[in-house]
Amino acid sequence: MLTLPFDESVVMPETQMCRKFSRETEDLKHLKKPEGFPKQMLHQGKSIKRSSAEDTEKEEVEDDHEEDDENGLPRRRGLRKKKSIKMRMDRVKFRRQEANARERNRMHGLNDALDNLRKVVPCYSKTQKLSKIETLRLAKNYIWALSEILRIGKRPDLLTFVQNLCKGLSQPTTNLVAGCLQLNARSFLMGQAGETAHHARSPYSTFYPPYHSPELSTPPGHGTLENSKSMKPYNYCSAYESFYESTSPECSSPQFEGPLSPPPINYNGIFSLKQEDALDYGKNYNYGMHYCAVPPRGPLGQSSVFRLPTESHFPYDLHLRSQSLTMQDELNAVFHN
DNA sequence: TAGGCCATCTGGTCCT
DNA sequence: AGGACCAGATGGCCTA
Repeated sequence: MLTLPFDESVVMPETQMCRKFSRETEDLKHLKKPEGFPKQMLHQGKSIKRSSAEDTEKEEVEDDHEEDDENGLPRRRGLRKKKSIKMRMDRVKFRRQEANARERNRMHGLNDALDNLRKVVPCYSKTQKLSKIETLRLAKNYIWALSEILRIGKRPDLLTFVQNLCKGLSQPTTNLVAGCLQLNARSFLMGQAGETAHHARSPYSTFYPPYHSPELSTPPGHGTLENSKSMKPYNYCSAYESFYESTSPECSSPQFEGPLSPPPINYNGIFSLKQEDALDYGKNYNYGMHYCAVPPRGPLGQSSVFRLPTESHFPYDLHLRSQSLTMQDELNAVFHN
């Protein structure tokens, strides 16, 4: 979750840089040239190396009265030097502030890119963002899973696909992904028993990047996340290996060696190609979902490759509110038995 | 309260 | 010289 910018006045009370501005271009605009820098140093309580400017200052101050003019009177070099020293230090501070602003800007750019990445991985929620690391892991899994599909030229089932996506992800993220991809409990349980009821559905909706189209969102429905205690663990890797005939990048990595204790998966049982907002697990496990049909729109990322056929926008169960409630009842029955 | 996540500051390094 | 990039440090916020 990206936190909102907070008031920077605590850090730099007298500068124009303020975290109220969401982008550093604003900060940079408000940076003033050294003329009137605040006395307060930027380094808040940190032990820092003394700058070269400070070194120079000491040397030059010691040097103030070494030379006299032709009349034997001390020159007024001291004042001039002190002034130039002050200007130099102001300059240093200014450049530090500029560098800070650039760094913030850079990090914001990085975060923007990460946000864009969040939107194209198969799990997206405005209210509950994936963490940075989880976003990268999911993206990596997603790319790898898609690559495997291309390489093998074979349709994996939805269950396997979701399992692959969730490799190495934390349990909350796994829950989120599973919820977004609507791997419902029944399919999950059947999958464990070796059945493939989910094959009756086309799995390919999950292969399409879940483009987000707020303006086309259909009315939200409801879903419920069950407590993870009610779910059984599932061995991702064994299922993965059996399908892909190759080693999972996660399973083969040292990080995943050793006894696997895959996270129990919660499923909300409601399908969504894209979940806009509403995954608010922390509050009350009831959330609305926006189903986003995604017609071709805009040049970015809307290539025909990923365009869903009009008649197959929702190859899986698409449950609107009333339907989801029914589905939810079924799921509750499954979970609570 | 501990731990996770995050934004920001900072100094160092490399490159242009 | 100045900017980009990086990693460490720090403190705030949130949640279990």
